[in-house]
Amino acid sequence: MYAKTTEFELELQDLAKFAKLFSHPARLAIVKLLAAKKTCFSGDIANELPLSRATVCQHLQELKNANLIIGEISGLNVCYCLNVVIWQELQQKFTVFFQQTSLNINNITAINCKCD
Amino acid sequence: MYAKTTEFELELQDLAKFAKLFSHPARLAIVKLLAAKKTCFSGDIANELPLSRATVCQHLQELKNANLIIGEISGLNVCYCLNVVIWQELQQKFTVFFQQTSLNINNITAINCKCD
DNA sequence: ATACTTATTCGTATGTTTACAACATATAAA
DNA sequence: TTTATATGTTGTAAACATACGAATAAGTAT
Repeated sequence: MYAKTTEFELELQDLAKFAKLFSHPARLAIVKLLAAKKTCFSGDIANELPLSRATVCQHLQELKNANLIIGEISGLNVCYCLNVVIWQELQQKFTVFFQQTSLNINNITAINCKCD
Repeated sequence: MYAKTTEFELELQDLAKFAKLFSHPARLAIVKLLAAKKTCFSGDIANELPLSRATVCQHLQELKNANLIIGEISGLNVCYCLNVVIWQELQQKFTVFFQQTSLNINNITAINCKCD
Protein backbone atom coordinates (compact mmCIF):
# COMPACT_ATOMS: atom_id res chain seq x y z
CA MET A 1 0.00 0.00 0.00
CA TYR A 2 1.21 3.52 -0.70
CA ALA A 3 2.20 5.47 2.39
CA LYS A 4 -0.65 7.98 2.51
CA THR A 5 -3.57 5.59 2.07
CA THR A 6 -3.61 4.87 5.80
CA GLU A 7 -4.44 8.50 6.54
CA PHE A 8 -7.95 8.26 5.10
CA GLU A 9 -11.14 7.10 6.83
CA LEU A 10 -11.08 3.35 7.44
CA GLU A 11 -14.38 2.96 5.61
CA LEU A 12 -12.83 4.45 2.47
CA GLN A 13 -9.62 2.46 2.79
CA ASP A 14 -11.67 -0.69 3.06
CA LEU A 15 -13.84 0.08 0.05
CA ALA A 16 -10.79 1.07 -1.99
CA LYS A 17 -9.17 -2.26 -1.16
CA PHE A 18 -12.20 -4.15 -2.50
CA ALA A 19 -12.40 -1.89 -5.55
CA LYS A 20 -8.79 -2.72 -6.33
CA LEU A 21 -9.76 -6.40 -6.50
CA PHE A 22 -12.23 -5.49 -9.22
CA SER A 23 -9.84 -3.25 -11.10
CA HIS A 24 -8.63 -6.02 -13.39
CA PRO A 25 -11.01 -7.81 -15.78
CA ALA A 26 -9.36 -11.16 -15.04
CA ARG A 27 -10.48 -11.00 -11.42
CA LEU A 28 -13.99 -9.92 -12.44
CA ALA A 29 -14.08 -12.83 -14.89
CA ILE A 30 -13.04 -15.28 -12.17
CA VAL A 31 -15.74 -14.03 -9.80
CA LYS A 32 -18.36 -14.17 -12.55
CA LEU A 33 -17.32 -17.69 -13.49
CA LEU A 34 -17.45 -18.94 -9.91
CA ALA A 35 -20.86 -17.34 -9.37
CA ALA A 36 -22.16 -19.07 -12.48
CA LYS A 37 -20.56 -22.49 -12.01
CA LYS A 38 -20.54 -22.54 -8.21
CA THR A 39 -17.22 -24.43 -8.18
CA CYS A 40 -14.41 -24.65 -10.65
CA PHE A 41 -10.99 -26.25 -10.94
CA SER A 42 -8.03 -23.97 -11.17
CA GLY A 43 -7.11 -25.35 -14.59
CA ASP A 44 -10.62 -24.78 -15.94
CA ILE A 45 -10.47 -21.16 -14.80
CA ALA A 46 -7.10 -20.72 -16.50
CA ASN A 47 -8.51 -22.21 -19.72
CA GLU A 48 -11.32 -19.67 -19.78
CA LEU A 49 -8.96 -16.69 -19.50
CA PRO A 50 -6.54 -15.28 -22.10
CA LEU A 51 -3.63 -15.49 -19.65
CA SER A 52 -0.95 -17.97 -18.71
CA ARG A 53 -1.56 -20.31 -15.80
CA ALA A 54 1.06 -18.54 -13.72
CA THR A 55 -0.73 -15.22 -14.13
CA VAL A 56 -4.14 -16.71 -13.36
CA CYS A 57 -2.71 -18.25 -10.19
CA GLN A 58 -1.47 -14.82 -9.22
CA HIS A 59 -4.94 -13.29 -9.64
CA LEU A 60 -6.48 -16.21 -7.73
CA GLN A 61 -3.99 -15.56 -4.96
CA GLU A 62 -5.14 -11.95 -4.64
CA LEU A 63 -8.77 -12.99 -4.39
CA LYS A 64 -7.78 -15.63 -1.84
CA ASN A 65 -5.84 -13.09 0.24
CA ALA A 66 -8.99 -10.98 0.45
CA ASN A 67 -10.86 -14.12 1.51
CA LEU A 68 -13.27 -13.63 -1.38
CA ILE A 69 -12.64 -17.11 -2.77
CA ILE A 70 -11.73 -20.41 -1.17
CA GLY A 71 -9.56 -23.12 -2.72
CA GLU A 72 -9.73 -26.76 -1.72
CA ILE A 73 -7.34 -29.46 -2.84
CA SER A 74 -9.14 -32.35 -4.48
CA GLY A 75 -6.59 -34.91 -5.57
CA LEU A 76 -4.43 -33.38 -8.24
CA ASN A 77 -6.85 -30.50 -8.78
CA VAL A 78 -7.63 -27.44 -6.73
CA CYS A 79 -11.27 -26.51 -6.63
CA TYR A 80 -12.30 -22.90 -6.10
CA CYS A 81 -15.55 -21.32 -4.98
CA LEU A 82 -16.79 -17.93 -3.86
CA ASN A 83 -16.91 -17.14 -0.18
CA VAL A 84 -20.55 -16.11 -0.17
CA VAL A 85 -20.37 -14.36 3.19
CA ILE A 86 -17.51 -12.08 2.15
CA TRP A 87 -19.03 -11.59 -1.28
CA GLN A 88 -22.27 -10.29 0.18
CA GLU A 89 -20.38 -8.15 2.68
CA LEU A 90 -18.53 -6.55 -0.21
CA GLN A 91 -21.76 -5.92 -2.12
CA GLN A 92 -23.22 -4.37 0.99
CA LYS A 93 -20.31 -1.96 1.32
CA PHE A 94 -20.63 -0.76 -2.25
CA THR A 95 -24.38 -0.43 -1.87
CA VAL A 96 -24.03 1.64 1.29
CA PHE A 97 -21.53 3.96 -0.37
CA PHE A 98 -23.79 4.41 -3.38
CA GLN A 99 -26.78 5.12 -1.15
CA GLN A 100 -24.83 7.62 0.95
CA THR A 101 -23.91 9.61 -2.11
CA SER A 102 -27.22 9.22 -3.91
CA LEU A 103 -29.21 10.68 -1.04
CA ASN A 104 -27.51 13.97 -1.66
CA ILE A 105 -27.25 13.69 -5.40
CA ASN A 106 -31.02 13.60 -5.74
CA ASN A 107 -31.02 17.25 -4.76
CA ILE A 108 -28.72 18.21 -7.60
CA THR A 109 -30.79 19.11 -10.61
CA ALA A 110 -28.23 20.18 -13.18
CA ILE A 111 -25.26 18.30 -14.56
CA ASN A 112 -23.07 21.36 -14.39
CA CYS A 113 -21.61 23.17 -11.42
CA LYS A 114 -23.45 25.98 -9.73
CA CYS A 115 -20.64 27.86 -8.06
CA ASP A 116 -20.76 31.22 -6.39
CA MET B 1 -3.44 -0.41 -19.69
CA TYR B 2 -1.62 -3.72 -19.59
CA ALA B 3 -1.52 -5.60 -22.86
CA LYS B 4 -3.90 -8.44 -22.08
CA THR B 5 -6.77 -6.44 -20.61
CA THR B 6 -8.22 -5.84 -24.08
CA GLU B 7 -8.76 -9.56 -24.56
CA PHE B 8 -11.55 -9.73 -21.98
CA GLU B 9 -15.28 -9.04 -22.46
CA LEU B 10 -15.93 -5.33 -22.97
CA GLU B 11 -18.40 -5.34 -20.09
CA LEU B 12 -15.68 -6.52 -17.73
CA GLN B 13 -13.08 -4.12 -19.10
CA ASP B 14 -15.51 -1.29 -18.58
CA LEU B 15 -16.37 -2.25 -15.00
CA ALA B 16 -12.69 -2.78 -14.17
CA LYS B 17 -11.96 0.74 -15.44
CA PHE B 18 -14.55 2.24 -13.09
CA ALA B 19 -13.38 0.04 -10.21
CA LYS B 20 -9.88 1.40 -10.71
CA LEU B 21 -11.24 4.91 -10.11
CA PHE B 22 -12.48 3.72 -6.72
CA SER B 23 -9.28 1.87 -5.87
CA HIS B 24 -7.75 4.82 -4.05
CA PRO B 25 -9.34 6.33 -0.94
CA ALA B 26 -8.51 9.85 -2.11
CA ARG B 27 -10.80 9.48 -5.10
CA LEU B 28 -13.55 7.94 -2.99
CA ALA B 29 -13.17 10.85 -0.56
CA ILE B 30 -13.47 13.37 -3.40
CA VAL B 31 -16.62 11.74 -4.72
CA LYS B 32 -18.12 11.56 -1.23
CA LEU B 33 -17.28 15.20 -0.62
CA LEU B 34 -18.81 16.37 -3.89
CA ALA B 35 -21.95 14.32 -3.26
CA ALA B 36 -22.32 15.93 0.17
CA LYS B 37 -21.43 19.50 -0.73
CA LYS B 38 -22.76 19.49 -4.29
CA THR B 39 -19.95 21.75 -5.42
CA CYS B 40 -16.50 22.41 -4.07
CA PHE B 41 -13.46 24.48 -4.94
CA SER B 42 -10.29 22.66 -5.84
CA GLY B 43 -8.46 24.19 -2.88
CA ASP B 44 -11.16 23.13 -0.43
CA ILE B 45 -10.91 19.57 -1.68
CA ALA B 46 -7.14 19.62 -1.26
CA ASN B 47 -7.52 20.95 2.28
CA GLU B 48 -9.76 18.04 3.23
CA LEU B 49 -7.28 15.43 2.06
CA PRO B 50 -3.95 14.40 3.63
CA LEU B 51 -2.11 14.92 0.35
CA SER B 52 -0.26 17.68 -1.41
CA ARG B 53 -2.12 19.91 -3.85
CA ALA B 54 -0.20 18.41 -6.76
CA THR B 55 -1.30 14.90 -5.83
CA VAL B 56 -4.92 15.95 -5.35
CA CYS B 57 -4.87 17.61 -8.78
CA GLN B 58 -3.64 14.33 -10.19
CA HIS B 59 -6.54 12.42 -8.65
CA LEU B 60 -8.99 15.09 -9.84
CA GLN B 61 -7.55 14.69 -13.33
CA GLU B 62 -8.26 10.97 -13.30
CA LEU B 63 -11.86 11.54 -12.26
CA LYS B 64 -12.17 14.22 -14.93
CA ASN B 65 -10.76 11.90 -17.60
CA ALA B 66 -13.49 9.41 -16.76
CA ASN B 67 -16.01 12.24 -17.03
CA LEU B 68 -17.17 11.50 -13.49
CA ILE B 69 -16.56 15.06 -12.31
CA ILE B 70 -16.73 18.42 -14.01
CA GLY B 71 -14.58 21.45 -13.25
CA GLU B 72 -15.59 25.01 -13.98
CA ILE B 73 -13.37 28.05 -13.67
CA SER B 74 -14.88 30.70 -11.43
CA GLY B 75 -12.47 33.60 -11.16
CA LEU B 76 -9.37 32.44 -9.42
CA ASN B 77 -11.02 29.27 -8.20
CA VAL B 78 -11.99 26.10 -9.98
CA CYS B 79 -15.26 24.63 -8.85
CA TYR B 80 -15.88 20.89 -9.13
CA CYS B 81 -19.07 18.87 -9.11
CA LEU B 82 -20.16 15.32 -9.81
CA ASN B 83 -21.44 14.45 -13.25
CA VAL B 84 -24.68 12.94 -12.04
CA VAL B 85 -25.43 11.15 -15.31
CA ILE B 86 -22.13 9.30 -15.37
CA TRP B 87 -22.28 8.68 -11.65
CA GLN B 88 -25.62 6.92 -11.94
CA GLU B 89 -24.44 5.01 -14.99
CA LEU B 90 -21.50 3.73 -12.95
CA GLN B 91 -23.76 2.73 -10.07
CA GLN B 92 -26.00 0.92 -12.51
CA LYS B 93 -23.09 -1.10 -13.90
CA PHE B 94 -21.98 -2.24 -10.46
CA THR B 95 -25.55 -3.08 -9.52
CA VAL B 96 -26.03 -5.15 -12.66
CA PHE B 97 -22.83 -7.07 -12.02
CA PHE B 98 -23.84 -7.76 -8.43
CA GLN B 99 -27.29 -8.91 -9.50
CA GLN B 100 -25.88 -11.18 -12.21
CA THR B 101 -23.71 -12.95 -9.69
CA SER B 102 -26.21 -12.97 -6.83
CA LEU B 103 -28.86 -14.77 -8.85
CA ASN B 104 -26.62 -17.80 -8.94
CA ILE B 105 -25.10 -17.36 -5.53
CA ASN B 106 -28.49 -17.75 -3.87
CA ASN B 107 -28.35 -21.40 -4.82
CA ILE B 108 -25.09 -21.94 -3.00
CA THR B 109 -25.83 -23.05 0.53
CA ALA B 110 -22.40 -23.67 2.02
CA ILE B 111 -19.45 -21.37 2.34
CA ASN B 112 -17.00 -24.07 1.36
CA CYS B 113 -16.48 -25.79 -1.93
CA LYS B 114 -18.37 -28.93 -2.85
CA CYS B 115 -16.06 -30.44 -5.41
CA ASP B 116 -16.24 -33.90 -6.90
C1' DA C 1 11.22 -45.84 -8.55
C1' DT C 2 10.01 -43.25 -12.69
C1' DA C 3 7.34 -40.56 -15.50
C1' DC C 4 3.09 -37.77 -15.91
C1' DT C 5 -0.27 -34.30 -14.44
C1' DT C 6 -1.91 -30.22 -11.96
C1' DA C 7 -1.11 -26.24 -9.39
C1' DT C 8 1.71 -22.90 -7.24
C1' DT C 9 5.88 -20.10 -6.35
C1' DC C 10 10.15 -17.69 -7.96
C1' DG C 11 12.72 -14.67 -10.70
C1' DT C 12 12.49 -11.14 -13.69
C1' DA C 13 11.16 -7.74 -17.27
C1' DT C 14 8.03 -4.32 -18.30
C1' DG C 15 4.38 -1.10 -17.37
C1' DT C 16 1.54 1.82 -14.07
C1' DT C 17 0.38 4.49 -9.91
C1' DT C 18 1.40 7.40 -6.21
C1' DA C 19 3.44 11.38 -4.25
C1' DC C 20 5.65 15.67 -4.23
C1' DA C 21 8.85 19.61 -5.27
C1' DA C 22 9.51 22.85 -8.63
C1' DC C 23 7.83 25.26 -12.38
C1' DA C 24 4.19 27.49 -15.23
C1' DT C 25 -0.18 29.92 -15.80
C1' DA C 26 -3.80 32.93 -14.89
C1' DT C 27 -6.74 36.03 -12.12
C1' DA C 28 -7.19 39.53 -8.54
C1' DA C 29 -5.40 43.15 -5.54
C1' DA C 30 -2.01 46.88 -4.18
C1' DT D 1 3.20 47.08 -12.95
C1' DT D 2 4.37 44.42 -9.29
C1' DT D 3 2.68 41.21 -5.81
C1' DA D 4 -0.15 37.78 -3.92
C1' DT D 5 -3.31 33.89 -4.59
C1' DA D 6 -5.32 29.66 -6.74
C1' DT D 7 -4.65 26.13 -9.78
C1' DG D 8 -2.62 23.07 -12.93
C1' DT D 9 1.53 20.68 -15.28
C1' DT D 10 6.08 18.48 -15.51
C1' DG D 11 9.77 15.67 -14.00
C1' DT D 12 11.15 12.18 -11.15
C1' DA D 13 11.76 8.55 -7.57
C1' DA D 14 9.78 4.94 -5.24
C1' DA D 15 6.14 1.62 -4.69
C1' DC D 16 3.18 -1.46 -6.85
C1' DA D 17 0.92 -4.43 -10.66
C1' DT D 18 1.02 -7.39 -14.60
C1' DA D 19 2.66 -11.18 -17.22
C1' DC D 20 5.16 -15.25 -18.10
C1' DG D 21 8.93 -18.91 -18.39
C1' DA D 22 11.26 -21.88 -15.48
C1' DA D 23 11.63 -24.24 -11.27
C1' DT D 24 9.17 -26.55 -7.61
C1' DA D 25 5.88 -29.40 -5.04
C1' DA D 26 2.75 -32.97 -4.64
C1' DG D 27 -0.50 -36.36 -6.07
C1' DT D 28 -1.25 -40.36 -9.77
C1' DA D 29 -0.42 -43.61 -12.51
C1' DT D 30 2.75 -47.20 -14.93
